Amino acid sequence: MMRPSIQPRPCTDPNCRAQHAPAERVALAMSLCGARGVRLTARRRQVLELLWESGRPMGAYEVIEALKRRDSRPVAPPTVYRALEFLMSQKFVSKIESRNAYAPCAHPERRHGCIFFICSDCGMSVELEDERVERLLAEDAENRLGFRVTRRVVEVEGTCRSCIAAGSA
Amino acid sequence: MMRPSIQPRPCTDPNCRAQHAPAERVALAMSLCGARGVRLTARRRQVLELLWESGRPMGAYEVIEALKRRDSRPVAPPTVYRALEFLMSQKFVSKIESRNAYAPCAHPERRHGCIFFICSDCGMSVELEDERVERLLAEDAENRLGFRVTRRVVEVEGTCRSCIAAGSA
DNA sequence: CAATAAACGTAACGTTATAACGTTGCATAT
DNA sequence: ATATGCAACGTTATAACGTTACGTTTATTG
Repeated sequence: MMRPSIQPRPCTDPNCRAQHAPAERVALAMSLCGARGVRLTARRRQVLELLWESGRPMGAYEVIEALKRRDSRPVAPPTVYRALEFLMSQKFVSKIESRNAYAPCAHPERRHGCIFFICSDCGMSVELEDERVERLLAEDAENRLGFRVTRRVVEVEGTCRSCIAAGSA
Repeated sequence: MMRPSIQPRPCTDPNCRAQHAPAERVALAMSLCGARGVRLTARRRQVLELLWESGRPMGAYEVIEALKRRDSRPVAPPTVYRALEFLMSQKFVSKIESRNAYAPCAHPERRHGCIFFICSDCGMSVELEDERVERLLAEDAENRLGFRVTRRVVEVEGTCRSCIAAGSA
């Protein structure tokens, strides 16, 4: 059963994150899982919800703590790491490598390769896509190195607009 | 005492890593330290040498093991982390975030913002600079987000030329 | 040479991630 | 209804990565 080969345009809206409630995000994930023949189990859904609700990237052990509070039962690391692994495999979540933290992804339905901008002050992260960056990296890899790309990590650390405003007040 | 504001061109030679012996790299670091009024102590020099000799990124605990073998005396984590921190502050070394590993930098004398290409097969890493990528990231940060950049992490994972050749043989 | 500060050593600890193994629950086939 | 297979989950322990705290040594400088 062939999939349509339409590649939707990348999202360029920096405010995308704020535009849909966690429940909507989870509903989208749920429906994508249905289409993909994989299961968004209760645990996996809980973790995805937490990440959307948190509003900022969470460490795995933060997720563990949050789940414990919610369940009032112990939750061990492998449980959470497995859920995160699944969510990443489905592109519902990305790992922010420079922080050892996990952030939900706004557009799991499309080709994936986003850039994270992370504020050192408030911990907020914003996800953007920029096809031009992807093209350049692919070009450097292929032409200059003969390198086959399987994954890109592009993370930009700095100070976000509101922290700049707050700081210079 | 003003520094000259010349910004040398980025290095675009993917084979740069292979072109100078570790001793030369260390000598350059030594002389830069002199100019900068900081000290490349014995420990720091040992760690930098190891990284150049290794030929691939090393984890902090690999460095610890290697130093122990060389010294035949115990070397504890803080010793190595301090040396790595210093070497990173001087741009002699970069951390590869997606691997928790450390790689020596070919061009500590110039503005820094390199892209690492890391082979999942052999663990090799190659460092490139690409001003166009830096410009695009800066542009996205400023224009689209009002974000002030302090650090960039750009890491591309995949398969290097020689592993592709070896694999398809 | 004393005073100072930077670097280093050591032990303990904290954080992040995975290995190894057993259990549960559901779907299917008999 | 019983057995079988499989994916997900739980539990314990441990590996891998990184930091804190504190005391000692080593370099530099007045």
